[in-house]
Amino acid sequence: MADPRTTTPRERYRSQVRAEIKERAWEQIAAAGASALSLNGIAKQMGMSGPALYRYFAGRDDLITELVRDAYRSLADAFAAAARAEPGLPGLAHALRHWALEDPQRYFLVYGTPVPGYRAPDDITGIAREIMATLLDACAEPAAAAPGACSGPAGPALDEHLAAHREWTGGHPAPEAGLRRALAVWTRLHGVLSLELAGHFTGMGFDPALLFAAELESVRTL
Amino acid sequence: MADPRTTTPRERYRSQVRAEIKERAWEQIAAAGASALSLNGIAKQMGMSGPALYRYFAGRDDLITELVRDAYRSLADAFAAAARAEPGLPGLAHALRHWALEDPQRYFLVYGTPVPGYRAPDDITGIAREIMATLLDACAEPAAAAPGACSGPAGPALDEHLAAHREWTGGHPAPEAGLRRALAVWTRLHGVLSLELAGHFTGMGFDPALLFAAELESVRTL
DNA sequence: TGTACATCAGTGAACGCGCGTTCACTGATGTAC
DNA sequence: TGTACATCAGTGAACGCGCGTTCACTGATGTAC
Repeated sequence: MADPRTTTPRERYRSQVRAEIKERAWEQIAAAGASALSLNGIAKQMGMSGPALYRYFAGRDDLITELVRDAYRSLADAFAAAARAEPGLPGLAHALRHWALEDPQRYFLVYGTPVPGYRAPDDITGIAREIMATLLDACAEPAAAAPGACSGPAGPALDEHLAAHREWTGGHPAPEAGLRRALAVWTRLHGVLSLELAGHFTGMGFDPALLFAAELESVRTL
Repeated sequence: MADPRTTTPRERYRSQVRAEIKERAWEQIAAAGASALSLNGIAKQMGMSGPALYRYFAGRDDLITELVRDAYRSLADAFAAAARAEPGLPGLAHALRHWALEDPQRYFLVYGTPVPGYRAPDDITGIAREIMATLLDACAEPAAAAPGACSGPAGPALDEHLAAHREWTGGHPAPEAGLRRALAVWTRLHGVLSLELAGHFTGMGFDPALLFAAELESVRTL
């Protein structure tokens, strides 16, 4: 039984190669999208033969799943760090935007076009819930003082519906209005970010960052 | 020179086969995503040999580009029809939602994860502008009566910025607030729709339609 | 310290596959006189 | 109406490619006595 505190040279080497494989994989994804990822291509880039990668991953699907997991994990960590450094919605929003711009294809691996048959492993949905919990924390504070007329009839109707379907929060103590705010900030920021990253604003002339900021602020009065 | 009013049997047959090729292509995309689209696969489904398709399309890329064009075209048509039948934002919003749910992969072909190097032909961006124009028409009407305090400092700041960058509207006479509303409704509805279609709400229990409705309504007071 | 053995990273050959695409050709359909 | 020709849809063979994956094997690294 190996001492869990020490790592053997072999273990260190192993995890180092694993890390490089993933790095090359991200490069490929950034260059041509996730569907173009190829084990042989990665091996060639690393100066190895293709089959060598099977020492590190069970196969292509296994590698992709791990990349997806890492992507979720890194967003969850970025969120947690942001919540620690600057509690509140704006901090999270800017962390999200930074994380997205840092690697657009990583963002799309999480929130982009799904492959019709694919279902993520359960531990990944667990990380997704973790991300959602951080968001809910930031949305638990009451909304900024604002005229009640700001939310129309759909607001209370949605609140009622959400009150009846809040299992997904995993027992989070946020009030109904908090759930609504969390969903709104999630969908609104994703709306701006995904269109921006997909290039739908290029050539339109305006600065997407200002649109992002406005959408972030729009949720203050919810 | 052929009489442009009549179509020969050959022309009719030709466009019929072209249509069936596209139909099978959409089926493949719906089943496994756009990246899995294969000419040989389509040919096999139609009981033809692979090379036969080259009578109808210059190659795989040509076919995909045409599918993208058709997708944009059908959304533009759906928008135009909706604007005629029921002028105003709610009509457009429901047309968008219906169009998206009708064929999620078609929606993703337009608004989903982009392939890093790909650039759509100019005529497609023309259709995109057409869609935007219809949206701007519906956003030109003044916002519903609402307390002015609803929009924070980011609102006017964005208005100012948009006033300076409105070339993308193609000379549309909408006021600055209209541009802001159009962008907000676009990004907000896309935010809900894309997350819904990608399955990020499945298992959360609530009804995405209510969230969509609330987001649509949120823009009334912008 | 030295020897015998076990572990394991990486190789090279091979398998089977499906892909996009080209080419010369067949046979049916349409056209012109 | 009949014949000669042009058009063109579709075929089958072939090319070259890269893919994921398996398998038996080599050689280096680590372990036990």
